[in-house]
Amino acid sequence: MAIIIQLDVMMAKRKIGLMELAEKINITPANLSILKNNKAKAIRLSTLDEICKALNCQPGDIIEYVEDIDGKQNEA
Amino acid sequence: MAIIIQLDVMMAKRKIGLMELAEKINITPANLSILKNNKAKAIRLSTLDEICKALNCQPGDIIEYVEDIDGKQNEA
DNA sequence: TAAAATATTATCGTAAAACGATAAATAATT
DNA sequence: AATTATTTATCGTTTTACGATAATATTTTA
Repeated sequence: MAIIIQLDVMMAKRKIGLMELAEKINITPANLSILKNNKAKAIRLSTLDEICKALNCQPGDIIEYVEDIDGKQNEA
Repeated sequence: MAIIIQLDVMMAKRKIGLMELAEKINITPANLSILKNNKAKAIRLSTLDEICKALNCQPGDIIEYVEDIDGKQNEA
């Protein structure tokens, strides 16, 4: 099991691209890409706040605790 | 609206105390208290992983985007 | 298929924050 | 009252976000 951050789905639902969302929440596209593709190891609540606001969704829509498909895992 | 981390409810459901959970996820009670009472400004996915594992729950059960009751908010 | 737009990856530097260790204070139990 | 559980605070170290930037890759469009 592992925690994953996935913006893909919600972004698709809201029909919003990386550039547009990045500008909206005031973060560089480069850094947003990291969050989008599950490369982040932590997240600030302020950033999560901006994302949830912009995508009009809940943290649970973005962060999930799932069975790790690949070798991905963030255990202690 | 603001992001809040609330462990209270899930801990109550699981009938687990702060000391026990702290030991289980290998974090000091002092630091866990911070997470428990919405004092944290960020969280590591590894820590969230441990919590979800120990409480057998989803991040969404713990982290929520809610209407800020008090003056609490983590905007940009 | 060439150009343009979009997205990913990487590096460097700075600032923010987690988290441990620890101690002290407060609250809850017994 | 005594014990246990929880909260709060401070200090130091380490981790990581995130900006800035550039280069690369991918996708879209003319």
